[in-house]
Amino acid sequence: MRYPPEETAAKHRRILEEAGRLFRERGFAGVSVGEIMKATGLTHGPFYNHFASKEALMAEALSDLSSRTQADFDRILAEQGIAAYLDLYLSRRHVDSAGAGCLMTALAADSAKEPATRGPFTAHVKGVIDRLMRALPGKRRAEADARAAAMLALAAMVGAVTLARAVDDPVLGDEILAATRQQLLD
Amino acid sequence: MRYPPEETAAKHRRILEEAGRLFRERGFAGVSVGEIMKATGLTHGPFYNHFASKEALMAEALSDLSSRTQADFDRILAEQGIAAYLDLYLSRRHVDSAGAGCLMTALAADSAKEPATRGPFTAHVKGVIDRLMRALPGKRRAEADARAAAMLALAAMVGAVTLARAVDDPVLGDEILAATRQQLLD
DNA sequence: TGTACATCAGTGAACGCGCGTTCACTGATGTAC
DNA sequence: TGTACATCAGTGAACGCGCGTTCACTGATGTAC
Repeated sequence: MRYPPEETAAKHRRILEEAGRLFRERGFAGVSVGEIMKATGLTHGPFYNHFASKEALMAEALSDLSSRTQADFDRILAEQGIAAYLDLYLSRRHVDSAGAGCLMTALAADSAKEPATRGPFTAHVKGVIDRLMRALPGKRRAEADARAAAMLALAAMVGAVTLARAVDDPVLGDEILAATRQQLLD
Repeated sequence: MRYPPEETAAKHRRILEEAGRLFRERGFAGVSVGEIMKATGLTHGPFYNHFASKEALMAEALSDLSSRTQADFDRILAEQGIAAYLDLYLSRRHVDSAGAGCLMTALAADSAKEPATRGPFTAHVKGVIDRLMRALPGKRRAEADARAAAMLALAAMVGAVTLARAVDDPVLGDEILAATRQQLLD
């Protein structure tokens, strides 16, 4: 059947949203095209009306997640400040809800193995470093120092949440989060 | 055919070694049982004489990697010290040779999704935190501070190498490694 | 010590399954006259 | 304005493929007598 173009565009957006959620929850390989389409309420056939391949979806979903999460970052920073952002990032809630969380933590390992996704992933990392550089306390620092501090903070944030997710023991996970939060904010 | 028991034990070890290398290079899902057996010079059939399932191999390979890499850590620490260890860990070489590198960086995301591997993974993380706690500079600190410092260092190390691997731009990757190294050693 | 048999780690064909992708077909909407 | 046709996003069966796992069979080594 034929559908009005707004409906087609809305379905495209729905696919990207569901893919973004499922990919972050289970990784690229852990989610099938059929599952994504079922989550958007369609059969798997029309997927190829929207995307050339699963690989193309990965790349587009990553770009989409990048712009949406950078906007979230800016909003939280403006409304609540960097300390509150770090509290949200380094929280049990973030560890337990990967599908709504940081795309770097959820998809770094997968992105490294998927050539099509490395471009959008790299752009995202650069964007986050720039934002952290401006947001982190200690404004009197030289620019190079601020950039190095932003990179350390980013590495520690990504590493802490990654480890807290992998570890069997929630007490240890929470301890890693708390230690990272404490040391990043001095 | 029947084989002497030493030969069977040696094959078991070979499977674990090849699995450890391939899993770290491509993740649990990215390597097939057949591929691992081919790498050890056998067909896929006898795999099930050595392991109950692929899942059981993942768990045993992780335990095996853990004891081998902790031993490496102790050796490097004794011979060259913590600064040299951090230089090795936060190096381009480590980023480019995942198959011989840190199991946490290579397999954290996969381990979080594989119940059988979470136990060995958690034990490894605890072991590394203890070692870092004792090795990191600043011995006059209270124990709680030393533990928090070890956790920040571990999170930053894992995050930095993970990001450097995922990023498309080697200059950015090297910058992340250098910034992390510099800040961890003050 | 020599022979007959049991053992068991190999081989490689076969299985059932889920995957990404293709394709013939459907039918409501948009367009031409 | 009403009718005939083109469009194209749907449906769902089918494809080829690689996967983890099973199994009947092989044959050199170890054991019993």
